[in-house]
Amino acid sequence: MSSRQPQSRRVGKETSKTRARLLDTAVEIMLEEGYAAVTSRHVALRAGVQPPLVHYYFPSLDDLFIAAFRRGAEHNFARLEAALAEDNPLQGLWQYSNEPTDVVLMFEFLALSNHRKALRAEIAAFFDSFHRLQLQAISAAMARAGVDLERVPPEGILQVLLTAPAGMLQQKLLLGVTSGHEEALRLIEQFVSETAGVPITQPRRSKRAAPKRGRPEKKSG
Amino acid sequence: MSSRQPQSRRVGKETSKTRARLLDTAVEIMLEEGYAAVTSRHVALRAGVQPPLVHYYFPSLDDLFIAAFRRGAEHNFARLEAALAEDNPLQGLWQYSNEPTDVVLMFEFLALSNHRKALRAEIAAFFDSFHRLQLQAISAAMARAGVDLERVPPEGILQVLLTAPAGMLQQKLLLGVTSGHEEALRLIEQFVSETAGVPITQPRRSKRAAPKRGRPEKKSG
DNA sequence: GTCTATACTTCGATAGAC
DNA sequence: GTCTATCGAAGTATAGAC
Repeated sequence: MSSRQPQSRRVGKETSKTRARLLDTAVEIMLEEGYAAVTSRHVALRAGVQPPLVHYYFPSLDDLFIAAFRRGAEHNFARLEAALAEDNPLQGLWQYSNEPTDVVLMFEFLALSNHRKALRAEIAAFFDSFHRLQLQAISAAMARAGVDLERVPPEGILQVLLTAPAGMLQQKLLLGVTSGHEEALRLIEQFVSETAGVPITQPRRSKRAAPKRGRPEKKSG
Repeated sequence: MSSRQPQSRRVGKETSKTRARLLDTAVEIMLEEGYAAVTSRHVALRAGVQPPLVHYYFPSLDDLFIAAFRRGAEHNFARLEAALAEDNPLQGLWQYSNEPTDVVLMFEFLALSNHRKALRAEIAAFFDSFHRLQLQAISAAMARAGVDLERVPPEGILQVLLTAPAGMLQQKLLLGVTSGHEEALRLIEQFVSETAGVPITQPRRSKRAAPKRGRPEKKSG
C-alpha cells in the first residue's frame, strides 16, 4: 500500500484564498446538484479558474472532498459547542439538527461515503466524536432535570429524536413533500420535552413570530 | 426542450429477461458503490453483456434509473400492503422501516434525485402516495385504540418515528457507527406504543426470546 | 499562483451488421 | 436480441511556461 509518489508535485497552501473559494464552490455544487456533479472542470468553471488549478490545491478529488468535509466538520463542532453552552442544551441540539443546509450537506457526504470508500473512515470518525459530544451534553441536562437515565436512555433521545429525523425531513422538503412536516416537528418537541424532562420550546427559531432574517423559506399549507 | 427524436431507435420490451437482469445489476451497484457508479459500461460488464445493450433497453441512463425506481416502488407497495394487512399495522410499518437494503436503496434514490432532476417528480410522487397509504393504516389503528388524533397527530408518529429514523440509522450502520443503536430502537418502540396507544412489540424480530436479551442493565456510576 | 497544453481514461449515445 | 465499431464530450491528472 505504500504508493510512493514522485514527490515532485507542488501543492497549494491551506491558507490560500482561492483554495477556500474552491471548497465553497464544491459545497455549493454538492447542495444544488449532488456530489456526483463535483468534478474538477465543474468546480473550476463555477469558481472562475482553470481546471488544473483545482488539482494544484487538491491533487486528487478525494483530497478535495476530504478537505471540504473536514472544514465542515470543524465548523459543525464550533457551532455545536456554542449551542451546548446555552442554558438549555436540548434546545441547542434541536436547533442545530434543523439547520437545512448543514443537514442536507451531511446527507450528501453520507451518500458520498458510499461511493468514495476513502472517505468512509473520515466520516465515521466524525460521527463518533460528534455523537460523544452531544451525548455528554444531553446526559448532563437530563440528569440535572432528575430524569432516570436508565429508563430513558440519552442515546435514544439524542440519536433518534434529534439527529435522525431532521435528515429525512429536510430531504423530503427538497423533494417538495411537506405533508406532515409541521406536525412532526411539533410532536418531536413535545415528546422530547416530556420524556427527557427538559423543555425545548425554542426562542430563537421564531420564524413564525419574526418575519426577518431574510430566509427564503417557503411555507407549507 | 422538444428534442424530437428520429423515432428510428428500437427499444427492448419490458418483459425481457435481460432487461430485468440489467435492473438488478444497477440496483446492486447502487447499494455497493453508490448511484454515481452506475454507468452503462459498469452495468454491462457486471451483467455480462456489451454496453450498447444497456442503451437498447434504456435509451438514456435516466430511463434506467426511472425504471429501477418504479420497479422498486411497486415492490415496496406490495410489501407495505401485506404488512398493513396484519393484525397490528404499526408493527408492520416498523418492521418495514427497518429492512436494511430497502432503506439504503431509498437513501440512494433520494441522493440521486438531487443529482438527476428528471427523477425528482417521480420520487416525490412515490413518497406522497406511499405516505398516504401508511397514514391511512396508522390512523385507523390509533382511532381503533381510542387515541385522540388531534393531540397526537398520526402524521407525526408516522413520518418521524417510523420512516425517518430508520434511514439514518441504517446509514450509520453502514459506516460502522452503531453506538446507541439498540437503545434507539428500544426507545422508539416504547414511545410509539405509549403515544400511539398501539403496542408494536414485534414477534418476528425475536432475538428477544432470550430471558434478558443477554444485556444486563448497566448502572451509571 | 495561475495559466496553456496535453495525455489518457471513461462516459453516454448512435449506426448498423449479424 | 445482441453484437462491433465509433463519435464526441467530459472526466482525472500531469508537465511545464509565465
